[in-house]
Parts: sequence; C-alpha cells; structure tokens
Amino acid sequence: MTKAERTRQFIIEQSAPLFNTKGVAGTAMSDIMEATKMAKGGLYGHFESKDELSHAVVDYCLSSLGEKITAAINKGKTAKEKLFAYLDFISKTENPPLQGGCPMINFGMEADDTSAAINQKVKQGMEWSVNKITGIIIEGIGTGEFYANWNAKEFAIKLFSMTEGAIVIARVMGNNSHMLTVIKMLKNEIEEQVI
Amino acid sequence: MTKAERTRQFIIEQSAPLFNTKGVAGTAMSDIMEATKMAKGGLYGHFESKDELSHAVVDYCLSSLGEKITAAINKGKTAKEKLFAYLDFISKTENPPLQGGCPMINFGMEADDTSAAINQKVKQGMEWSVNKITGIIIEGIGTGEFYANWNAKEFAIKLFSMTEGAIVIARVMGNNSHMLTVIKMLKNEIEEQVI
DNA sequence: TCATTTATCGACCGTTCGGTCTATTTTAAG
DNA sequence: CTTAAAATAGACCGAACGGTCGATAAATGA
Repeated sequence: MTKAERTRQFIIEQSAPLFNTKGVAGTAMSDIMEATKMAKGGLYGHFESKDELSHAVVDYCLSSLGEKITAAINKGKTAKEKLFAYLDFISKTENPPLQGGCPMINFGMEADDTSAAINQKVKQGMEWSVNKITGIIIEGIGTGEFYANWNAKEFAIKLFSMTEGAIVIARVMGNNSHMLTVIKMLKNEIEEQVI
Repeated sequence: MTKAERTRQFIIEQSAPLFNTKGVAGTAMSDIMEATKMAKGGLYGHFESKDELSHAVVDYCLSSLGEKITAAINKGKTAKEKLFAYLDFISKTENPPLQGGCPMINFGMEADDTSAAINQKVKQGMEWSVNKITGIIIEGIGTGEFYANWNAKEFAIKLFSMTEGAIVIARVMGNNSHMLTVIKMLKNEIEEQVI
C-alpha cells in the first residue's frame, strides 16, 4: 500500500462520519479539511472532486456495513441465531458501528433525486440485505430448522422494511423504544416458525 | 383573508413540493422565487427568514397529510375498512398527494441533526399517526369486530414501521413492488384478527 | 547524497447562498 | 379622486461554497 493509497483511505475514513451524519450536500470540503487536518490542495490531489470523494465514502460505508453484518450473522450457529444476531445488530441505534446511523437510509434518502450513482449503490446494498436474510431463512428450511412452507422472501421483506422503518422512527423520536418493540415482534414471528 | 395572508399561503403552497423534494437546505430562495414568480423582497416581506418559511411549510405539509389520511380513513365504515384505507393511501407512491413523498420521512431524516424545531413537528406527526392507527384497532375491538386480545399498540407500531420502511425502500429502489408485498402481508394480518 | 518524482500547502477564483434596504408600485380607505 | 399604507421589485452585501494552481516540502530510488 503506497503512501498515496494510505492517505486516500485515511481521507475516506475521516470523511465517512461527516457525510453519513450531515449528508453529502451538508458536508463542506472545509469540514473535511478540519477532520483530516489537511489543506484543500492535499485533498484534491487524491480526489478530483467532492463527488468522487462522496462516491468513495458511500462505497466504504456500505462495504463496511456489509462486513459487520456478515460478521454478526456468522456468530450465530443456527439459522434462528443468525436472524436474531442480525436483529440485535440493527437494534444498536446508540453507539452505532458507523456514526450517523444506517448509511443506506442516510445516503438513500438524499441521493434518490440528487445522485443516480449513489442511489444505485444503495439500491444494491438493499438488495444484498434482503437476499442475505432470505438466504438464512432458506438455509434454515433446508436444514429442517424452520417449517418448509415459510415464505422466505416475503418474511425477509417484512423484516427489512420493519427494521428500516424502525430506524427512521428511532432517529426522529430520539429513542429506540419502538425499535425494541419491533425487534421483539420479529423475534416472536421467527420463533413461531421454528419446528 | 387579507391579501397578505393569501400571498403568504400561496408562497407556502408553492414552496412545499420544493422543500419536500429537495430538502430544506437543498432548496434555495432563488428556487422559491422562480416557483412563485416573486422577487426576493416580496418573499421576505412575508417571512423574516428561510427558516421561518421552512417551518411554515413543514406545518402545512404535515397538517395537509393528516387531513388527507383522516379523509381516507373516514371513507371506511368498519375498523378493518379503515385500516385498509390507510394502507391503500400509503401505498400510492406514484402520484403521491404531495410531490416528493412522505413529508415525515423527508423532513424527519434531514432535521434530526439540523433543526430541533422541525424534528419536534415530525415527532408529533409520527405519534399522531401511531395513535390514529391504535385508535382504529381499539375501536374495532370495542365493537366486537376484532379479537379482544389483539395488542393494538404493538400492531400499530408494526404497521407504521413497516409502511415507513417500505416507503424508504420504494424510493431507493425506484419501484413499489416491495411496498405492495408489505401491504398484502399487513392486510392478511388484519384479516386474521377479524372475528 | 542527490535528483526526480510525489504529495502538500494555501492564496486565489468565480459562483451561489441567505439576507438587507430603498425606491417604486399596488392596494384600499376616506 | 386622493392619499396614506401595504406590498413588491431588484440591486446590493458579506460569507461560504467547490474548485484551481503555482510554490514548497517530503518521500523515494539510484
């Protein structure tokens, strides 16, 4: 890893919480100068525009999120444990793994009519998530852990939309009491499908 | 209604789709000048700042949304019909009643760390929505339409978080296929509680 | 060590932002 | 019709924005 590559990565990592909290448009290059202690010319030596930097940050946030979700899921042994692990990971609205909260929601809501490139990245992230959950359920059905007639795709959509909605609500309300209720209900529904 | 009041209302109504689509920070006073065909001085004669205008717009969007939801719900006669009417209203992601989509999500996501005043308004809007749904269910239980042991508050939270999540997903994905799946599942769950 | 490439700095640029203010026009009451 | 009040226009302001570029400093390979 050359010095340039290391510096580029450093800038991305320092910028990520800013973009994820204040949004792409809401984050000024001066904010990034402050966070990185670098001058403007130094930054533009690694990214030819704020747009390019924001795309790199979104990529970093989404892949980082994906890795953390995968790591959390893999701690579960059974399919049920994996689904529970996913839910427990999502419910951590305080001390989130990435400052600013779920990057799919943050970037997704801002980008849907400002940046087709970012919108596309988030879209893929959402599809990945739903497929990940669907895969766990199908796996559980395959091993005989869940009832075979459970509609995996539909429940995955239910789980994903409920948790994403709960994240939005928790952000607005300033507390995660509704999030905890949602998690509890989803865990109950999963439990009902365990043979 | 004086001319000043009419003009003020006109500005709010012309600004609402802009703020709701592009966000508060993303909408420039020049955009509003263009939409209203008014000069800057004319606008600032009715609002002392962009902030004040944005607050008025949020109030307008939220109360307008509340009225439309109430109107939709009131077309249903039974509690089940009312819940279905709410879901059908929400599922209209194309040709939404307000350009830009659900204002609670739009303003809520932007305001949570930029404007405490707007955040508070959206918070009240969300509480109103959950209470409205809860009320319909309790009403249905009272009339013997639903099973008495149905947990009204919990299902209201489930319904609200699922639909809000589905709205976010639909926006990012660019289609409402997941939204339709969510609506179908919720209607099934409601149907199961009908005696 | 030295030369050459690479990385960084920070002054500077044009544009756009929210907001102000005075002159002018429009409204509405007597 | 007259006139005082209300509403509007648009030039103007300072600040902040994203971005550029030549001078300077640091790293790197021979």
